[in-house]
Amino acid sequence: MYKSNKKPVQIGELAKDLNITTRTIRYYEEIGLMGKNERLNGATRSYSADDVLRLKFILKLKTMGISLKEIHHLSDIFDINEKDFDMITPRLIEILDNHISKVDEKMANMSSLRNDIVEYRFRITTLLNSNSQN
Amino acid sequence: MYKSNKKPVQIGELAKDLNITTRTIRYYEEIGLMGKNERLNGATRSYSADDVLRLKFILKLKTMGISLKEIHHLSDIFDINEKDFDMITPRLIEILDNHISKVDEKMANMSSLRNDIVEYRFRITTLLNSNSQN
DNA sequence: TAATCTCTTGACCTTTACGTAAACATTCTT
DNA sequence: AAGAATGTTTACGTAAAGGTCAAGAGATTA
Repeated sequence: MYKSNKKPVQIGELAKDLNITTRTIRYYEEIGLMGKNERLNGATRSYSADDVLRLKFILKLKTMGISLKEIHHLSDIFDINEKDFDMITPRLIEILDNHISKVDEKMANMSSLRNDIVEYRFRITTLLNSNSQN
Repeated sequence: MYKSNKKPVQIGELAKDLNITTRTIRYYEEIGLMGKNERLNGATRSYSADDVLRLKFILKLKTMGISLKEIHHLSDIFDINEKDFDMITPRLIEILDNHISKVDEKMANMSSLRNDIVEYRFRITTLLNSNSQN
């Protein structure tokens, strides 16, 4: 495995590429989602290709509705390049499965909620009609 | 129409009856959802049967997933006893319909989210298997 | 009479995922 | 050299729906 030949990028460019704000990236670092990365002359953040992958992965999980807190539980996973893939993936699958269940549950709730509203709506219109016939 | 013969209740009892906290009731008053009600010797809140109905109605809407802010837009509706029923109900129905659409939309989103996760999960397991065969 | 209960208002705390501003350093462009 | 752009840290603000004290007052009960 060789070091990626892609040039490291700074925070502004990275943010623009991924269509997020710099604040978001710094925030992820703040809460420990992004590992400590390099700094140019000890100040300016510089992101390697791996760092970018990591961030993209976080965003991917986010679009799937997984909270930052949950993603945090996966912090081990982010060291993908340094750890054994077989050790990491099962944990991720477990979390995804868990999340699928949650989504299912939410959907069931919404469905029954919908019924409630429709029923309530129906009762009201009925009442309204019987009222206007007085 | 005659005044209800039910005795007014105080906040603690009302909260217990409706299985909410007194803080919740005061909060609803705070944000203007509950109209100003009577006070015993100018201090202790006293809730008439109408007040109770109003509060129950708020809670009903809440269980249907309507936010307090939305309920607030309905504040007119709460003066049900003093206004024309025919004037009020259509507005409520409109809001309910609106809410049904929102719920439908959310459900559609969740469904596609679910697909995304399942697909992602699948890709990972596939990767994992091909990996362990090396 | 003293303890206990329920009430009052006011004000700060919580969670999530950042937005926004201040004040300053460094680098790029004119 | 001067100004613009980008970077830095620190830290407060936001929305929703209350939770949780604190400190005090009136009423009930042993």
